[in-house]
Amino acid sequence: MHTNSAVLFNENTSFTYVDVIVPLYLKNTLTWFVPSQFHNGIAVGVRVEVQIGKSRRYAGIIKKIHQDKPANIEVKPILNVLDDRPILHEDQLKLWAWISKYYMCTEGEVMIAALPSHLKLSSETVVVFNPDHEVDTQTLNEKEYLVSEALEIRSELKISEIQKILDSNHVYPVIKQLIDKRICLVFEQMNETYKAKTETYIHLNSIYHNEEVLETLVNSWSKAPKQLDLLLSFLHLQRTQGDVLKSALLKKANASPAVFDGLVAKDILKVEKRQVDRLPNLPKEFNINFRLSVAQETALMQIQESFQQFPATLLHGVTGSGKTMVYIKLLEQFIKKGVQSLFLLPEIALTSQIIRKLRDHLGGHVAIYHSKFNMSERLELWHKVKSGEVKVVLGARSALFLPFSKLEFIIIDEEHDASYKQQDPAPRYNARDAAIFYAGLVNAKVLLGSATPSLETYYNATTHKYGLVKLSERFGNLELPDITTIDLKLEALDAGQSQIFAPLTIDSIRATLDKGRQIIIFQNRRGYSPYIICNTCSWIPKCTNCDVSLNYHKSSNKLHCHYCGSTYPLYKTCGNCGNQDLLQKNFGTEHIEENLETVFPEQKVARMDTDSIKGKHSHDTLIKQFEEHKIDLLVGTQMVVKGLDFDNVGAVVIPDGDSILHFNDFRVNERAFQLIEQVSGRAGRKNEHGQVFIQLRDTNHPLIEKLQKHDYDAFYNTEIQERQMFFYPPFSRIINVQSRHNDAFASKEAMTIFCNFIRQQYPQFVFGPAQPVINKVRNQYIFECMLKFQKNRQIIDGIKSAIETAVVEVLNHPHLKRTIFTVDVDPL
DNA sequence: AGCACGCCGACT
DNA sequence: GTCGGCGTGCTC
Repeated sequence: MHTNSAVLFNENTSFTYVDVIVPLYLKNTLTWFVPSQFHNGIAVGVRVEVQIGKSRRYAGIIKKIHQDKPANIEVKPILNVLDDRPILHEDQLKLWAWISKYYMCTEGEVMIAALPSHLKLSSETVVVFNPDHEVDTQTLNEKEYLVSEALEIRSELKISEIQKILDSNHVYPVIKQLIDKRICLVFEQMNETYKAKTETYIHLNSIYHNEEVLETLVNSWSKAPKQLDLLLSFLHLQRTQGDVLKSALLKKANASPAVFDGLVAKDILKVEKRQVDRLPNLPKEFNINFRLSVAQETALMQIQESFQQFPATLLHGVTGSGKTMVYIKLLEQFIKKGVQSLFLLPEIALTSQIIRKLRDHLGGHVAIYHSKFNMSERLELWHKVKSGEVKVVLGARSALFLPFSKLEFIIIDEEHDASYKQQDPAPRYNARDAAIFYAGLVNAKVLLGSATPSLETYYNATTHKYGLVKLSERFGNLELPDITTIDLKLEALDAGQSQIFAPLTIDSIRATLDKGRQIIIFQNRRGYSPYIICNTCSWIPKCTNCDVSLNYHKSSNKLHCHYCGSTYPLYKTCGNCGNQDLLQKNFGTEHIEENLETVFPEQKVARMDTDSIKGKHSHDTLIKQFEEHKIDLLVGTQMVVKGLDFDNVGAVVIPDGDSILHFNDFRVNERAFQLIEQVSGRAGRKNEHGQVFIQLRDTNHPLIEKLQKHDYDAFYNTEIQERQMFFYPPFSRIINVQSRHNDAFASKEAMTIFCNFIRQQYPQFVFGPAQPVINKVRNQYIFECMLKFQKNRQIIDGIKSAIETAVVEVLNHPHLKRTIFTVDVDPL
């Protein structure tokens, strides 16, 4: 009787199970049981080693600890506990869960994006040569022979290496044969990839610490003069600097490692390996050596008041208003309070100027985190953030996932920037929106900053969901730049020298250069991306399905829609006024650079776009050269806009304004206004106020007037009205659904079935497919539809579950089984 | 993402 | 009749 009840007790209550997130695409979290020896070691947020499938092992994160045995499956045990304390906080896991739900991906996919890869261990199958077995080459086929040959030489191979040897992904059958023939063995190896960085320090053997003994040694030195030289340089270094680094010594003495090894072999010098930080350890001091202007001071106070009232506050500050200075003051306050802050930037690799400013003023309190960092550096920062040592993290979107212990302040600079949204691999999350959610979770304050806020943020601010603080005055009372249009319908392009600039533009450039000022030429296209415009009435041919401008393709001599792929014959006459004066616009940054070099041969011209910026530092170098006025004319794409403040730019030239005003994007005006306003802001800083020259034909475009007045509110108001006219319910959500399939017809059919299914359930909210898109990407045809609806949590949840059902519905058709759906949620 | 299983065509 | 190519589905 006792035995029975003991068994029952054990089976019912003493088994502990853990739900573990593994870095895989899994719809449901899987459960493992915890053997008794690990009971004390587990906690939510601790990594455990688990087996998944036949042999593969992963480091997963414990999400939940419970006693519920999963029904109908045999539960495997966890193999190991990898951490003695959680590597992240439960709030982080809540953020992961929210992201996976809101952006419709799995938590495993969030984990892949969130953890530095050194924390995401997985096993790799390693094939080892069996030395006890004679290879009988007779019994092997060609592939088996190749592998066994390689094994005999290398004795150990990874699966990926075998794939390379055989030039095929199908290597398992071969390995299986080799195992059967007892030529090799396999095992799973967990790869711990992080290695602490060490530096080698050198000490003198302690017996020579006695001066006399040392003197005797040096004086009685007979052979090996190089070793003596090295020893003497060592003694000198030690006396002047204290601890001596091996690398420093060898460099200073210009000696080879062999000479050094000789001294070590004689036991004169001793080697010590010391662990060091990869991250620079700057002194933790402030250097607030500036004073805020009255306007900035007021803004700062308003922000602090707003923080009492709102979870998030928008700082709408014109370019050059010195938002960064306000940020620094706020960060200083939070650092002094002893809490952590996060400073998000769209593409941090491109914004070394802000990094420099923060480092200058806040010193070692600031750490930087972005994708160009290597994984070891990221892991070290991870731990420093968790321990609370680092107070401010300046980072790109992935910095949001760092394990902050007491985060109270998040700055999202340039909040309108599209690169906050991760596009390609899931999770397709917007770091701005996720950060606002996360701030709510941990009770942190959010400051959104922009000169050209996104419409949805501005809407939230004007409807008092967020606080709103304006900084509408440039620092030092500078005026905003004058925007001058140069009407290309009146000003013929300079036919002799330049196909790109009108003589008037060239004169303006020359005048600016003569004043010793630099110039930025902004063209939003690399290479060649032409479109067509009527020289008389500035009509631009657009796709009837998609309402985006058509691109001329020389190869087919037709007009192509880059959205839906449909083609149109080349127009001979204008579809609006009937004139035959249609112009092909045809230049990108390269062309402009070349052209400027001929027009201004004495000036230094440089180009900044993704083609000309290759390495990690070439961008920095270019900016430095420009700052030091080694470059007079800088031609660039959007890249020149991002986070750059130059003091000596007299003018900005936009040679092809029409291409911006008629963007290939359905949110045409929003992007156009933002771009032109942002790029205009680069003109005129410390010096007299700047000039902007826009060459264009469509001079009556309604945005121009608003841009000239820098009137964001006017732009915003008309944009809202327009959206209502086009049935975009203002401030709703869009869900973008892509179907892809190797077969264009199947992809299209899948999308049609999908859309019909959604329409049945949500006829009132869904206006789709709004943009029938067919793209051919890597042999896969993609169709897209956009679901737009009023923002409302219940509706969003309902639509998402309808989407899931619709996807299942589509995949039930045998010929559509191989359709891949991707879903993407965004504010509109 | 791996890895197994199972269906179908090519070949002893 | 078997081998192996590849598509399909599951992983606690």
